[in-house]
Amino acid sequence: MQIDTKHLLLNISEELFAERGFYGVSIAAIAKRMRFSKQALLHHYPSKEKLYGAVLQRVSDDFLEQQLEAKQASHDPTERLKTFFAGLARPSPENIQRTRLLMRELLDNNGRADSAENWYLKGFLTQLIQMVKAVEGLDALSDEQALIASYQWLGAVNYFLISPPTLSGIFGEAALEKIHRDFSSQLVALIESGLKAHRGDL
Amino acid sequence: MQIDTKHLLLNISEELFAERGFYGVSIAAIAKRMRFSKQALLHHYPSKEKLYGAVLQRVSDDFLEQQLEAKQASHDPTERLKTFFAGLARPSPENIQRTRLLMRELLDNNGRADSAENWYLKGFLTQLIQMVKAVEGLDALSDEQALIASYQWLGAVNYFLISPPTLSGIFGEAALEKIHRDFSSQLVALIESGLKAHRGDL
DNA sequence: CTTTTACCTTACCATTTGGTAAGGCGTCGG
DNA sequence: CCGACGCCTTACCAAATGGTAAGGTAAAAG
Repeated sequence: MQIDTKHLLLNISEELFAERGFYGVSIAAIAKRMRFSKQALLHHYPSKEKLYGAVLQRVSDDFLEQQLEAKQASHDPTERLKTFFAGLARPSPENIQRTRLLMRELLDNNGRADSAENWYLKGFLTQLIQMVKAVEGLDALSDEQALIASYQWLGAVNYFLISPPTLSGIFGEAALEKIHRDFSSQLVALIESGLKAHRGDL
Repeated sequence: MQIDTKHLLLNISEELFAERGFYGVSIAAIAKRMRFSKQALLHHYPSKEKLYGAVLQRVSDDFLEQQLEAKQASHDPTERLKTFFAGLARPSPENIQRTRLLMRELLDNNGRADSAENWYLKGFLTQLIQMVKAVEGLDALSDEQALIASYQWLGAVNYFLISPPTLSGIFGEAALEKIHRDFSSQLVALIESGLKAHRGDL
């Protein structure tokens, strides 16, 4: 497959799957956006599931790469965590799209047994646990405790990223802008106080 | 409509919509579970959208009632917040189901313009803002700041509630049990440190 | 006794779904 | 020159989708 065709196909699929979910998108709709026939799509990926899997795989790969970059960017583990999460929380279109996609996957892979065996987030989460335990004073945390901490931050970030349509609907566009301005600083505060609390525990 | 028929229909619809999402459930599937024909369902609710809306409406009503109960249960605003969120985070089947449903709604009501005008969570969120600002020392917080704080906790809770299938898949059933045991205490700690940090800000 | 109303049925409909079959066309290696 | 292969097409399919039409039955209302 031509490399730019592949990229375009994955881009468009990611966009549509993120927006409407696996069941909400037809392969015909994706093919139409690609300006070729449904069967051309099925030539590249033999089934809808396979295409969806490829989209998730790419996201997973990119996430791991981002973590690697974060690791190289700073030597202080606390700083590293803060900038990493700040990066995740930046409400850019790409971040929002991928958050929506992964949130849907979290909700769906209960039922769709076909894809339930592929745990695309495994590497990402285990890396995250290491990042938390690398903070000085927290190396004695259990994996589970470190995961819970990461998960609270992830939850705060991801829930925030999928909410703008609803929040602007309820509180208006102006309030939403204020919220965006304040969120990132409050996120950093959240992480700091979380780390401090854990250091107190041990 | 018979009152118990109505309840049963909403129960089953809620379960299926939560599990597979709006597009993932057909009205025929719901009717089958009700042991009557698809057209009997369309007699009660003239369209799939209307049925879905009724399900969301009931959840919204129940949430407001829960908040009312929390208000009466304790006089100390801080205690109130903590027990309220602890209640939300309890991983009971009902809590998990409704969290999944509302998370999907958050993701979907972008595109499905028909239901986009109904903001079922409005009352819930404004109540939550009031609950935060009722804490002594936090009455000077802006609505937006209080919302962000609530939203961080909500995000942590809800993200956690939809994750068990994925987490047990990645880390195993045993690790998941440990995580469940630790989560609620770490949630209370999160809320406490959040409140403290905000008091420091003002 | 008759009419309405609530609740359900079977038939039917056009459209969309994911996927198969078969073939056309250009390019590249032998 | 020729077959193989990558990339695309139209034609077709059975099954499922949300929804309409028309009618039946029983109980309540006039």
